[in-house]
Amino acid sequence: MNMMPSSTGKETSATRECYLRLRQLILTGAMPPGKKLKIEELRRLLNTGASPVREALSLLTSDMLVERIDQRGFRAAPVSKANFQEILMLRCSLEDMALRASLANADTDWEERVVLSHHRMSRADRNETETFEEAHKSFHMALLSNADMPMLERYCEQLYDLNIRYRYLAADGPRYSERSIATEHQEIFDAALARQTDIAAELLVSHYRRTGEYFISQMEA
Amino acid sequence: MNMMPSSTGKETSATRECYLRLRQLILTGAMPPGKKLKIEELRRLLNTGASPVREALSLLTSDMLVERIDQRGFRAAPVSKANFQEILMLRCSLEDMALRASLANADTDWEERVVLSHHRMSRADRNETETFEEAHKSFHMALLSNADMPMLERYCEQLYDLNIRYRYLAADGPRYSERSIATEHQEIFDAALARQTDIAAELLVSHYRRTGEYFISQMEA
DNA sequence: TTGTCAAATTATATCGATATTTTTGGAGGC
DNA sequence: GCCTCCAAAAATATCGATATAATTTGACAA
Repeated sequence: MNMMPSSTGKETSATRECYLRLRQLILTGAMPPGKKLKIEELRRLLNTGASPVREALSLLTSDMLVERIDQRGFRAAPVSKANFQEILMLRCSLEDMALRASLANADTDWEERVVLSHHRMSRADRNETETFEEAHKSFHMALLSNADMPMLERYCEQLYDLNIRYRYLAADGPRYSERSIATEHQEIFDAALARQTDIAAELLVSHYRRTGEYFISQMEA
Repeated sequence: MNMMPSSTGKETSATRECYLRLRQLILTGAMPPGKKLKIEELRRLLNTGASPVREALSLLTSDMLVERIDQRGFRAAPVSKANFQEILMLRCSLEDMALRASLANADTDWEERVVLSHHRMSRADRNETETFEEAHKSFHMALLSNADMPMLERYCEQLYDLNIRYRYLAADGPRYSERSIATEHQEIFDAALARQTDIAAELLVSHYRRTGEYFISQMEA
């Protein structure tokens, strides 16, 4: 019962706006790990007041993208090999769990969401990084979207974002193997639609592990 | 694991103060599920300005204790049987994981933390609810404290709190079976100190499940 | 040179006031 | 009676300014 995206543009709160923009800045590495996030600076950059900035930063701490140090402001969360490994590990466990639950509830709506997002991902231009990553995320989240466990899905999304951040940060290193990522996605997709729970879960987890191992080896260099 | 109550009193920011007090109010049920949390009201109650209240509420949304509805304020997170079951399920999975990791790293420091917290819990007066719950939480967290996975530990703590909230909410119902909770803790404790990973994990999880089942049956009535 | 301390500077946390938005409570039409 | 719509009231979101705490700077002594 809400209007269509009218020309006005001002439909969302300043806080939300800030939140989304800041988040993007951190995820993509425009705000590098450890960087001090000064209110005044961000206020200018985002063209808004101090309150929305402050609140957005508070929200980002929950996403573990920002660290708050009492009385001494905010900074972009640091990165480390250990942190990456923890993310990878948690992601594997939680997505495995979520995928299984999602498949257990599989229905037509879910199936169509998955088909659609998979199609969009395969159509997306690999070089339009942000657009592609958006589609990629949508596909993975669609797979889990039927688990009927809001908290679990939220954790998975959080972890997905944290992981993608590492991907952006490493992006200037040697182009990460084009490998057969498209193939891997296709296989997961097929197994999921065929309701082959164990196979799908196994493929998904090893998809993550393989990408992860690669990054870890990169980080050692 | 925070500072001792030094004599000065004014050692922490207003925001943090608010955060802790509000959190307690919600956990203990003083702010019942779904209750609208009006800034002005809280401002008076906590005797502070609107900004700290607002920021504290933002932080609490990350803990899933508060829901934020854009442009229409905050409310205490609702409760439901499904939500409780999800918490229980996640708790079992994640604490199992954390306990195993913690035991794998077991060392003297950790062992002493566990011994100490177990002792304090057994000494704590069962009728001083808040004090006891504090000690109880410390014991459980001490068990996991050596996993060397900050994010996992954070999730576990969050889930612990969400769970305890249900306990407070049900507290006016029939006193929940004194059962052999002390015994169960003792068994977990013994297994953990003996580094019997599988046994400890199994005991821990079934400890949670048993308490959980009880509540779920309560909720049906 | 090096270390220390205190003013000067910068940045954060917080307050009080205002602009917007949502909710409420009727008054009038169907 | 019941819905619709508008004005009044209430609450939220946001701004601008200030108090307070952290950091830097530089003068001075060891």
